[in-house]
Amino acid sequence: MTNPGNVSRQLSMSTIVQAITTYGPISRASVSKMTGLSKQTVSEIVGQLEADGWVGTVGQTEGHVGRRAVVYEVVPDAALVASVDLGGTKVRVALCNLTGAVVAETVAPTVMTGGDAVTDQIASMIHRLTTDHNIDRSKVRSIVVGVPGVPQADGTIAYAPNVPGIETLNFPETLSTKTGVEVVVENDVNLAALGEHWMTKRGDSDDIVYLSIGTGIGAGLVIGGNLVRGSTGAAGEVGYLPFGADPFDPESLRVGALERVSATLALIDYYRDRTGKNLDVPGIFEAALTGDTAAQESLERAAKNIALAIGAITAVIDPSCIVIGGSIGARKELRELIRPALASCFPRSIPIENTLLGNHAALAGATSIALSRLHIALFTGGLKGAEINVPPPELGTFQEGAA
Amino acid sequence: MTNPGNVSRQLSMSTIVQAITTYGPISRASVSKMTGLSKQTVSEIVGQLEADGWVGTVGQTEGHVGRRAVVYEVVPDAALVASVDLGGTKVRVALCNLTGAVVAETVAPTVMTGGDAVTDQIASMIHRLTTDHNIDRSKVRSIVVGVPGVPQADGTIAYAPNVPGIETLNFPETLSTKTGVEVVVENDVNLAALGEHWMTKRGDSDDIVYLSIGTGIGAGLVIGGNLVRGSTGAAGEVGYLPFGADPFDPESLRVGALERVSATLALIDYYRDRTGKNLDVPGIFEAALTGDTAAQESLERAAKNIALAIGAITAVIDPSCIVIGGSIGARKELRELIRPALASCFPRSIPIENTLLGNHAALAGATSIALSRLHIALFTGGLKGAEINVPPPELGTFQEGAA
DNA sequence: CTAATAGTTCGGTAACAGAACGAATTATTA
DNA sequence: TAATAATTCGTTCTGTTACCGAACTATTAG
Repeated sequence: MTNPGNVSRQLSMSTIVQAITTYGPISRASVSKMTGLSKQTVSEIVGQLEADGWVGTVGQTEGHVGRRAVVYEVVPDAALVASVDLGGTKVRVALCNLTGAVVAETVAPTVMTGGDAVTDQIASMIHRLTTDHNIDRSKVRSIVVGVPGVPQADGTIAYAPNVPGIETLNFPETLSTKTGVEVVVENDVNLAALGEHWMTKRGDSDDIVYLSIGTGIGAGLVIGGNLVRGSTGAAGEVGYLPFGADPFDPESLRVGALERVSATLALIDYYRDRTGKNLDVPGIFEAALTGDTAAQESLERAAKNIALAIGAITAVIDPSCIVIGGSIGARKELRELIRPALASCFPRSIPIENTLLGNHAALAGATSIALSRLHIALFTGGLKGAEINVPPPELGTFQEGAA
Repeated sequence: MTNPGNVSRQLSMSTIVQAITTYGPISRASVSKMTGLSKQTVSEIVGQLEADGWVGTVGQTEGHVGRRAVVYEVVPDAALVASVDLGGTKVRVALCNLTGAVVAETVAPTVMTGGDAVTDQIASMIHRLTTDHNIDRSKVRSIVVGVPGVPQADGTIAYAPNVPGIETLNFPETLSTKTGVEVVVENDVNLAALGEHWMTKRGDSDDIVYLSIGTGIGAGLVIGGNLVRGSTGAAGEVGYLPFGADPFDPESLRVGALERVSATLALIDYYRDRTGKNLDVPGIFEAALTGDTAAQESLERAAKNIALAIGAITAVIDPSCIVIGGSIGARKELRELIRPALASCFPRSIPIENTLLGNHAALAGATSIALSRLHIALFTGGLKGAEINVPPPELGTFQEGAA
């Protein structure tokens, strides 16, 4: 296989693959100039990559003085990865090629009959996608699954009440045996954070926080370009920030002081307490627009507490930008309430941005991890310092609405 | 010089230096087995290292079957680094050798006559140490300075009110020209965090937080073994956590809501408001011991708010352990008040530990950075993935009381 | 035809692995 | 006690891989 034995060769190959993925289509002469490797070495390695089917020629240069150069590009469909977003209500599966482009995508309601059934469902959705789109199944080399819980070292997934039966199952192993492909499991909010970071070069920042506000409130942290999971996988559990509700109230130990005043139930309960009426979250947003004071106050209280949360996060890790998503967080009205609240409780101004990927953020993050792992497996043999940075595809690829 | 041109050789050399520093004294045959490099290669590289004076023989093995092996060790004094802790009242300077051992140390009151004077002071303290201990000055290869402020990209140090005149000076460049050695500047609390992490293998954890409580309150974060500085260098500025005092009070924007109720002035002010009497912080601790309720309440209020801060930090980054230091934080009485408060406002139990290094923590952190940089410069040529992990010296080296 | 550029061929060098070998030492046996 | 076996260390030698640079061929614009 492609993977070379010699350390020196691994580094060279990694460098060349990086150059071609990032700057392709590109000629061997240009790669040589960019990387500092000799023309001879570049030709040799590109030849091998071509023979193995990873890169291919896509034409020649024209219009310049001198001999025409043959330009190479990564063969997009030389390998595929499956990105999965396993939610409490829906499962979303995408097959992506080496450039990160979505080749096929599908959604289905999550089956609720146990962990084994969920892995079955995912396996068959992947299988279905390959057959429906006439894709060679053996091209799928890696599966990354985002789950609403905390993956443990033993393969089980803790704190995942929304997907019954995955707390007692070795999830990656089970899915791996069913598909014959390596499986990696990661928290969905973490993946969303990674996805937003990967897809959108927000000022080239490597320190961003993705804040998801919906049924619950949670954050994904990207620091120095890497995901932060914490010592027990609980990094970003900002629902437990000790303010909002009284942190010393025992109920706050269970639910989380902040979560009690900022997530879905908090909005609904507050509105009912004030008016005696039951409205769902979209209903409250709508009522607030029509001048309903109770609805407005409900949103304002949430916004104020979310601003405090952002202040707390910023005081601790000082990110360059906060991206907000989730069913509540993605609402523009809420962001506009958060900004002034934040300015009056935190000294530094910090950009608050809307998610660009919407409910596809986790899928994008899964893809970025899957591609990184694939490149390591294929070209670097796990060599430290030879990691390949996969550039993101067109923004539209993962934007909401597709499928 | 030692630094080899070829990438392959750099990796091999890095591996071998790592093995000798970590497991020395060690024979070439053992290095070969451990690293997987051939005996031939190991002999060649060790020979070069010995010729250049970085490693030396320290005897032979005995008592085993077979030919005796010559064992090698890093020559501890082949190079030195200078670690500096620049505080508002004292400057502490230590010269450390390649094993991290303190070779010479000195302390002096910080000069208050401007930034240039401070760099002069540090330069002359280093010079003095070398002459007093008969050390060849050219052996000092790297200087790392901890400062009570935020180092900027342009070399100035922001937010450093306690050391006048270093906010407008290119600090590292100035000190570097005066000493002829490369200089790195880092925030002192960050260094303390790194120092505690390096010197004390706390359950092999790579995610720890050092919380300093004294004149102000600040944290240093080590995540995945690396320092987290934040996008503006303000990571760990937990004084601005939005609770304790009212975060929406404009005064909190200036001082920081948490800092207003947990640091030195907060203790003193609270006690004076309650009793009309002025006591300093040690006085308040003493009074609390003798049963003075106002003093006890002052400490309890601080402890409660510090517990909230720890809860907030844990909710965000989930460290495996919090190390507390600083003039107030190092008090055992305070820690014993914090623990129960934390248990009643945060669901997960998290170890709260006393600093093991006391006021030498920043110095230890400076040494760890300096040694890392030195190893990179000497042996790896900055090659990614070839970093050398320098094991810490004996714990006593940096413990309080020395000098 | 000339200058410029692309890509190949060839020769030389650095680095490494592995085998063979000599040296030094302990353990075992006659 | 002396010879021998077994074991380990370290060097030498040989072959392979990977790299670079120079020379060379091929192609193109002007």
